[in-house]
Amino acid sequence: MLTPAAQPAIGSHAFPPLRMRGSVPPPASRPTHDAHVPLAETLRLIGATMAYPRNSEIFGEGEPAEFLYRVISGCVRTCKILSDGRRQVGDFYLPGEVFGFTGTDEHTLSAEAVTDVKMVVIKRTALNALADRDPAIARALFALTGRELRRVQDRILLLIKSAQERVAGFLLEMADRVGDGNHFDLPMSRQDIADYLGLTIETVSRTLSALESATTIEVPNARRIVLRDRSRLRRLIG
Amino acid sequence: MLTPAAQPAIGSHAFPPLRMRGSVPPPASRPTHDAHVPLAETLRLIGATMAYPRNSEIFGEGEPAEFLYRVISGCVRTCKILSDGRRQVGDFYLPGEVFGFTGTDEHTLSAEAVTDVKMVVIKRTALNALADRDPAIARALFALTGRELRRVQDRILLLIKSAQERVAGFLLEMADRVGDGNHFDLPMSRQDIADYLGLTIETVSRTLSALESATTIEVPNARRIVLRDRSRLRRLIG
DNA sequence: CGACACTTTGACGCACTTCAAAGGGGGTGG
DNA sequence: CCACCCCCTTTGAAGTGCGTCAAAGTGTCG
Repeated sequence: MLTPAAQPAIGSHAFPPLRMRGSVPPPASRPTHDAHVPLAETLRLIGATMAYPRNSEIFGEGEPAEFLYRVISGCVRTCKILSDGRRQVGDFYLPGEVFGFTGTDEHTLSAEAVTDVKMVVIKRTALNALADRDPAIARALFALTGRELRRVQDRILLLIKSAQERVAGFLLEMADRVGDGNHFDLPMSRQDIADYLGLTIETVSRTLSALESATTIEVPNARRIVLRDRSRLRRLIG
Repeated sequence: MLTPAAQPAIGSHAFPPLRMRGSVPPPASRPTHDAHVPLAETLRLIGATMAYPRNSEIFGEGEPAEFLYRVISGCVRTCKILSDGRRQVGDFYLPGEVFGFTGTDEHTLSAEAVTDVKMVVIKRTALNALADRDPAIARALFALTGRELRRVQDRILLLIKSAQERVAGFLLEMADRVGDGNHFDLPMSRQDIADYLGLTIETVSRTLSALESATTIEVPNARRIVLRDRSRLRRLIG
């Protein structure tokens, strides 16, 4: 277990009230071993396991992209922050998912731990070297980048979707990714969801309440979601 | 020169009033040669030059992704259409740019000619074969996919941007891509721009008018844009 | 010159944001 | 173990930016 590091926010940003995050402690190195890694078995073999406390920064926008990360436990968000404090969450990464892809050798988004997180970390140079010798690795990397591309392209559709469509789509997506049947716990806060969907926290909350009133979902507590009518939800996503 | 093919819209879709497009004539095969292709000289050597008339479909969503395309002249848009007729333009592609990348072996967007278009078309299988033998080709392909990924990730920021920020950003982007100094002609219609930015055609038009009133730009005619104050525009993009 | 498609402009309405305050829920200290 | 506190979430009320509906203006091609 990890202790959440509640430290003062970085001084160089002027965030609006609700937006302060934890600072950026150097991640605790933990070269241990892990089990049951499906495809990227390679990662496990040549990568190191690291732990990041909740709200710590994993990498920053503009930093050199040295590593690829595979989430073992917890949840990571990537995001961009505009000069006036507006934040856009790029994506969430859950156990089994790989992130750190970027078009160039610099990160175009920052990454932060939404919860305490354990990950396998691997040097991109090492992976690229492997990829040059093994076309299977190269293809796997290419495929992962492709998946990333598809996901972002689908998210562009949010631009023409209503708040209800965005939230309904988000719930169905999370159900697929973390869902155990028709109920699951959201690892991220309402603010994270809002910044992911391009809405305000109030609109997300109100939309969830409306879905609950319509008996489409249940929200027994802030983090828990129960899907009562998946097909109705599916009809809502446009 | 090509004659725009004005044919009845495909029957299987029920588009709202403004949305009818041309049909899908088989592209006129034209295995000619072309000049001055910078990096992907390879494309020119093993690819065929093809011409597509304005508003023709180049490929459809869900079709197998057989080819990669390099624009020689004209403009292409990729897009998705929701069941209720809403349209999201994924991106525009201008001379020199390559498109047709997809995470899987199926296109996740359709592609249409915004204007009459000439392109070099190359089979992905051929390119993949080359990439297996030549790591430089493989790297180039990977880099292009990466650029695509970055572009889409940047576009996600539109979710938290105002109409003015979206339009200002669009103008600056187009100036970089097709601009000859501070003036350029937009190859696409207001509807295309609106669907690209997630706005309505009226909002795009009104925003351009407002920018013109503020002497930030000039719009001598519907397609022509003159940037009078680039730095003010840059301050508007958030 | 007239028809047509696209663009611009105006008036109005609504979905979402903003501002404000009340409600949990979990952790800490007494 | 309870009480308090803090943070997050929910709910309410009012404001507004953008969408919708409608009509006039503009350019193009026959």
